[in-house]
Amino acid sequence: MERQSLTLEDVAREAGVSRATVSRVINGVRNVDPAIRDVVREAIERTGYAPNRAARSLVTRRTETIALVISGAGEENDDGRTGGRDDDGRPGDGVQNAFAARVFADPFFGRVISGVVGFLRPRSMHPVLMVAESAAARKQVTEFLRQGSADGALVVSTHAEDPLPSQLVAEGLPAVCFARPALPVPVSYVDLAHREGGRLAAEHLLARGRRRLATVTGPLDLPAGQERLAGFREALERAGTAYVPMAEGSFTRESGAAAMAGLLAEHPGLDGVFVANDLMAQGVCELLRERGGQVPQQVAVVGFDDSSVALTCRPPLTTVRQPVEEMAAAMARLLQEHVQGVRTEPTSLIFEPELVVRDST
Amino acid sequence: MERQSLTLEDVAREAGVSRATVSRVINGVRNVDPAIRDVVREAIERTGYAPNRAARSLVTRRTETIALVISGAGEENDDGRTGGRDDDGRPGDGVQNAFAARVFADPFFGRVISGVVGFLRPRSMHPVLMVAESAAARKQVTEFLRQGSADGALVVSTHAEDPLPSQLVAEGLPAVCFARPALPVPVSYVDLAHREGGRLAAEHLLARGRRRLATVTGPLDLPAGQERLAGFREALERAGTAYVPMAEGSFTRESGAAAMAGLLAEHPGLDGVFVANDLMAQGVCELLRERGGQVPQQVAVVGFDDSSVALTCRPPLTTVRQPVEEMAAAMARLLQEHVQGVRTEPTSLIFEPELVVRDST
DNA sequence: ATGAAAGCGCTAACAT
DNA sequence: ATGTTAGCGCTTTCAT
Repeated sequence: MERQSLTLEDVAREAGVSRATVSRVINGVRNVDPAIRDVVREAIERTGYAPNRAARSLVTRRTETIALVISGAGEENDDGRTGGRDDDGRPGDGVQNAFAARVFADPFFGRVISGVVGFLRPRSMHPVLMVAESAAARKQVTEFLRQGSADGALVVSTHAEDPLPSQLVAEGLPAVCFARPALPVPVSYVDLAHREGGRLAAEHLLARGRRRLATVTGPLDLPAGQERLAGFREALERAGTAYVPMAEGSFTRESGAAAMAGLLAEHPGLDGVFVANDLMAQGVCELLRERGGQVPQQVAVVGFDDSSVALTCRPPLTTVRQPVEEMAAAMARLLQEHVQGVRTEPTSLIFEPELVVRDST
Repeated sequence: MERQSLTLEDVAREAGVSRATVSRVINGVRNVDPAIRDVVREAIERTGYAPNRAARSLVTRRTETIALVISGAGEENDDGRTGGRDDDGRPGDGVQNAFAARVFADPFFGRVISGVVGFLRPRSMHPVLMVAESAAARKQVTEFLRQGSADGALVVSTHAEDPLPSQLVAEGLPAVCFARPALPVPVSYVDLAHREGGRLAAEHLLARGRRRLATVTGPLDLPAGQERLAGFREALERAGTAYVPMAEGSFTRESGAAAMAGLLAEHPGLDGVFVANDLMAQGVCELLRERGGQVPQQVAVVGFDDSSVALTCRPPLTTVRQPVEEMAAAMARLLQEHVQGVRTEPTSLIFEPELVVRDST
């Protein structure tokens, strides 16, 4: 119970040196006599000293903290249900957040977090998790950064119209996005060569001898949705196929099943589908099985992402892998470089997709 | 680009008052003349002032930040794969974290985050996400708190032997756990009446006319695993059934399928199973379908949690609902009370489970 | 009700 | 190479 009463002063006295010397040892500044350094280290060890972050931040103007923002577009609606049973009978607080719940149901975000943590943790840094789906929530994000609570923001948008990136840029706050913003903004981002991914899917289906192809696209207001489709189409076009039936989905399992149902209604003879993410591909597979169809014998299915559901899915999905963890780590690194001033210009880092062949083709 | 150059002093000058008065206005301290208050508010608005968090924390000794720790037991192994392709050719950093990836594949954590954020956000607070599966990572957590980087920790353990709760208590750091620690520790926690949940499952299966029952349990070193089983057994015992076939799983889909395979080998005539979480129940359902079994016609399946997979599962799962979001919010509230000193004694908050009937029974 | 002034614990000139 | 010292921007007595 020796809570935070210890200061540099205490350690300095213990080691018989000045505050400045102890500070130098802690921050690994050279120009410290090795002997003295060891004495100081031992004093730190003995006293169990831990430097006060607030005091340090106050002078360095750095927090060594970054915000990881899961950002949506629009509606002011927080959808906070009232919490039910509280032990002490008080009414519950905004106990829940529909947006957050929805978002974290997608395995994609787990991978983002995993990648970000993978980069940050070896540097003794940790992300502050923020959910920003309303104007008020976005305000909280900019406020948070303006207060110097974090050095910068990692932004993962779920909608095309997300105004957060441009707001951050306008305030001069360091930010890096996962995926190129739909609206042009002078901001750094990491992204995938989505078009190339679509091409890989098309070529694989063709190589498997499938000729009656269709595609379930992602939201077409998102660059990722557009590009995956464009790459798929281009490759087919080059192979002589001018027209490809398509149906738009919203990256959810249900939307995938619905889109597929629509495609089948008009094109019952399909023998191959490219689905723009694994979650929708799962819905497609389930729909096909429910209707007695065989995957891949009757219809071959190619997903996108190589998320955890690609393995969960029956059959396991052939899919276009997006190296989300690496991309997320790179995003964190880019932000750190911006914060440190090593990098100043908005930079794009594009990763290459990779075809992973499993049992659905 | 007017980065954080603004201080209280500037606003005070602008409003023609002293720093102290502006501070009072910002912190809502009474004893401020309404007229002056408005003048100050306007000055703040006009200048776009944002108080510096570090400076405030330094004097208040509060950060208004809490850590949300996903904690595992043991191994020192971080399993960090080297990141591949970095644009500038540098080798990648610890880009990935197998533990984090595994953990976030479970929809449970998304619900925890959703609940925590639901409580924190209306208070303009945000959780720092920490992953602690190794001794080094646990050290980072205590260090983080000892530095005053956060006021306390919310701990979600994934293993029985997790030493983190007792370490935090030993350091006198405020902490609240999700679920009672397997090792007795004087710490506050929220939990579910797991035994009651097991009872609900048993009674439901009996009410459905099932008599040849079995159960796939969770890890039996976890209180949750033990209690769910105990409740299930007790209810059957009270109904006259002395023996219940069981197989232990580890809360993953695969382990559920494997456990079920074992049970079927020895008891081919089973007509009902209680599975200790939804993820395993999904595995059970898949196994049954692959073997041509009908759910629920042939075997009725009851899951636990009511996580998102309960709906994803074919058929949708009858399950025992655990109000994770509410529990997580309550956990955050408990921590805040401890931090503020309103609550001092270790407190337990037990939530009641609820049966959700869907198509698997 | 308001202002003056004393720190919170640290880093970074600057001086030695 | 080490010590001295001046703040970082805020809250909070203590006067008034």
